[in-house]
Amino acid sequence: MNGKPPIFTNCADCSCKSSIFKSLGTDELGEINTGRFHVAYKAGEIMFKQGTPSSHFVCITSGLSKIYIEGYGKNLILALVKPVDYIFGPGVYIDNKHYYSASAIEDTTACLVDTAIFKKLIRSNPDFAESFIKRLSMQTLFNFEQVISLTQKQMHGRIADALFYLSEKIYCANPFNMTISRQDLADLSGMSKESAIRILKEFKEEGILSVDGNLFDILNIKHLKQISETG
Amino acid sequence: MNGKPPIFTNCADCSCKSSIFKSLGTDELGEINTGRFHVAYKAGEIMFKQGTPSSHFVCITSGLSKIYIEGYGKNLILALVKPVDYIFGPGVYIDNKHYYSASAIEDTTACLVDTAIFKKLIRSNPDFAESFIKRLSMQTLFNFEQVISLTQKQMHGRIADALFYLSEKIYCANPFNMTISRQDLADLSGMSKESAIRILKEFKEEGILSVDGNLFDILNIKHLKQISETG
DNA sequence: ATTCTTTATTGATATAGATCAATGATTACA
DNA sequence: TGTAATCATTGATCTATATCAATAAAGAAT
Repeated sequence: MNGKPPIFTNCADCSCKSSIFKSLGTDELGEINTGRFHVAYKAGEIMFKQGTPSSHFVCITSGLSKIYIEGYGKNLILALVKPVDYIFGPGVYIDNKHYYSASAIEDTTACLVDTAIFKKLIRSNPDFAESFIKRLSMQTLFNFEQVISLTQKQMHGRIADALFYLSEKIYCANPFNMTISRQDLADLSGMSKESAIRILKEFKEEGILSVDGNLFDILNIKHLKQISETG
Repeated sequence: MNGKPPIFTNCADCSCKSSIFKSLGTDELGEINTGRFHVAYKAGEIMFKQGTPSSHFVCITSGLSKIYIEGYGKNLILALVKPVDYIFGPGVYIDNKHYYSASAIEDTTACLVDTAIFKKLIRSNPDFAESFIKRLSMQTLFNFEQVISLTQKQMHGRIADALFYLSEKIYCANPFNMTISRQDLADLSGMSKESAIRILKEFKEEGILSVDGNLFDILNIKHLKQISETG
């Protein structure tokens, strides 16, 4: 958040592009660049809504956003998306609709690219196609972990999983600056906000976690891992 | 179950191959055929175990099988697989491991094909690759529906969803012959076997469902749809 | 600063659903 | 053809978790 991210005029020169683009040559990156535009979202703003047409691939270049399914009365956060990761929903290859919504948690910038270009490159470049399939597979594995956590673990285990997700996968730090709300934490763990808060409180009381303002510190990683394992 | 399924010696001539093979030419089907073998599983037999190396694509040619994650103390059935559908797990493109187990519910026959051939064809045939990606996308959408059903609906809604899944997607009939156990129904709906049985009983009492031996009949589809909707 | 609005926290209560335990009904099987 | 083994059913009890309600804290706005 200190200093603006560098905005390059060409994907080929971009130092912060998603690793999936590694398999693309200069010409292909040029194609991507042609149909690309850069957008800035303020924290809280919706990037796209579930049910609306899905015409663009979204690459997050700064900030933090969430993708979430608007279910029966409450939301389920499928993932948080940070630089330099992209959002490319399953509807693109089915009916060009969004099957989840996305919104900015922190101020976020993103590059949008027409999905048609993306699909064309998948057809013409087998390496790119394979990278894409690998990425889809990774997401599926992540979904599996999440559904097992949500359906077979109790609240303590689910909050433990969410804290590790935040620390290891999103903020990539241990004392980390928590930028998502308690409601988001709850939506990530499939429980009510109040329950999430209570679990955090217990973790604090047991010395597993310290919370100082927005600074979260997992003090006893081993114990928290165990809570994650034992449900 | 009456009469054996026709077993052809060549994929090109096979009348019961998965629709994904439509985009393959005779030569390509020949390649598939070369590395293919046909296996029969008895009801209850495990086809492959979560955690073991995943070397083959599995196409179900007769019978019914389930794919399920062995979680913390209980199983979650991700899907039932019937002819002519295939099993190709997300581990194939990641680390060649199975991330779920599969077992035969009814006596089941299947064609196995080395995943290397499959991956090669995905690289060489863009239509095939696209069909494959579409199929992955469909599975992802199905996962989304399932996770929302499991995490945001109460038991009645989840059993309703499972009954519609069985009737509409698996047995493709309304009075249908139930070949999965109550435990499987429970594992499909993320609840205990006892709870699943109790919900069935309530549905019977309310005239929504009739159960005569193994014959299930959804008597009031509209009402059951409503139960599915209202959680 | 002061008010307004959102977000976080805590407590009390209600309940969906699991678990345990017992029994009945099928199916395998020797 | 009876005995074991599995599967289905029902009831009683317990608990994890949601919901409701009230308050506190933290930002945002004027």
